[in-house]
Amino acid sequence: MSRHSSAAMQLTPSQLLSARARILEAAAEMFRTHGYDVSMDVIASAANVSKQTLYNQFGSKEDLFKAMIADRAAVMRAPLNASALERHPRDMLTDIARQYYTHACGEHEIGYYRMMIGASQQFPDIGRAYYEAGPKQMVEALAQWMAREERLGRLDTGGDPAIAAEHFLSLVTGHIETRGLLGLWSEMPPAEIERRARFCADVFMRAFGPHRLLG
Amino acid sequence: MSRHSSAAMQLTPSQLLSARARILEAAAEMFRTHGYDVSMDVIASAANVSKQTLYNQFGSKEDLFKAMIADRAAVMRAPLNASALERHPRDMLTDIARQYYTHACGEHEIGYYRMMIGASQQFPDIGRAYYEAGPKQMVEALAQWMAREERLGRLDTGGDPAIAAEHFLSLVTGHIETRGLLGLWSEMPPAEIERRARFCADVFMRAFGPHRLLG
DNA sequence: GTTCTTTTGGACTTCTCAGTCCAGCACTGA
DNA sequence: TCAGTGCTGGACTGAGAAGTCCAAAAGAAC
Repeated sequence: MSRHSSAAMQLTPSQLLSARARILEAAAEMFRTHGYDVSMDVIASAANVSKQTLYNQFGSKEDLFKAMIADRAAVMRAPLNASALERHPRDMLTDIARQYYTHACGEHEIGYYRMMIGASQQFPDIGRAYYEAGPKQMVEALAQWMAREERLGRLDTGGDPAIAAEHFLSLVTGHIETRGLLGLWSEMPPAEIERRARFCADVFMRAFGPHRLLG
Repeated sequence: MSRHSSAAMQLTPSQLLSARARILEAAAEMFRTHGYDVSMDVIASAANVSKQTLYNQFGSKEDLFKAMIADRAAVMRAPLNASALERHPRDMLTDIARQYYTHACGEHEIGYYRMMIGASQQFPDIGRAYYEAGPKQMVEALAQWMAREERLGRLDTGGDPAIAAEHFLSLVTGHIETRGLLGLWSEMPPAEIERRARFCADVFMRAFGPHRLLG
């Protein structure tokens, strides 16, 4: 960000973004697609930057990797925006599932997740950080919403919204993730997204809706 | 298992198992815990075997890795044994979940899964092979059972047992797997296993049991 | 224009690791 | 007793990658 935005003309062949930003971007892409094993030379050339610059900005490969993780942490904040909280649970849940299928389980996100899994073997603290910034927050936000719906009598989780939230997300993500992580990802057509999203919301509502039959 | 049970005395320092078997075992262990990046020297010494022997038995690291996968494929056959097919769906499902929590999501199995995910980036065909030998078979077996139960009027999957099976397994495995894959695995106490297993079966039965209210 | 900082490219060092080579040893079978 | 086979250990090669060094160029600051 050390760029004066005025000088929009006559850019050197080099950069629109600061060197640091370009490095982070390139690093994210390279790590995502090749895993932690990409060489620093490859990252440097993908960022259009000399290797030395790369080492000036980030002291080592490990540091670069961690900086990249930190940089991306903001991206995956829980997508449970307050604006939508007032809708009927079934619609809300359908929408969450839909959003997930549309964005969070795309090739990119699955790629990052895959990379995190690999990296967490080498850097155990990264696994925890990712979990806490991603899945955990998502579950907690959802559980909070469910607790509120339960108080309003529109859901009945049996007093354990946390586990219900956890399982709803599993329901949505499970199978897709399994395939994605093993490299078998394939685009879902919109109709299939819709079908699955509705399916998940239906299953959940039958199990946790307000009119439960069996106890 | 190529053991001559008679010669129990005065074994050379070397072996109880054939060299090949010991190598496969050690390789599985090393790959599981360190990922594909373990050096061949480490594997050799873990197997108590010289590096040359290792190269005599398996031509290259890649070959050794693939042989190890093939060797382990038999281990993870679907645990849906026919003997139990006649029980009530709820008991059957509870048991499947229980078994899963007890065995399939232990440290070892998760470790292998993690390794497969890493390896499938490097060897794409391995991801597919694992998927087809493991998760896919499991889903198919379960779906078949569900279809039968549906004909018997003891389940109502709305005519799509495949997606129901898929989702039941997601329900069971989802959250545990997420944590395990990121290195946050921790032993579940028996009471927790029981609680979760029952929870999964209950949720499923409420959604797909024979007495559905909403549809 | 002059000076200070950063970037560049590329050569260089060091290390690790896959895979090879080889001389000697251990066991097998006749 | 002796050849044959396979295992051993340890040295070796070659490649690739992390990280360093440096002289020259390019910007930025004044």
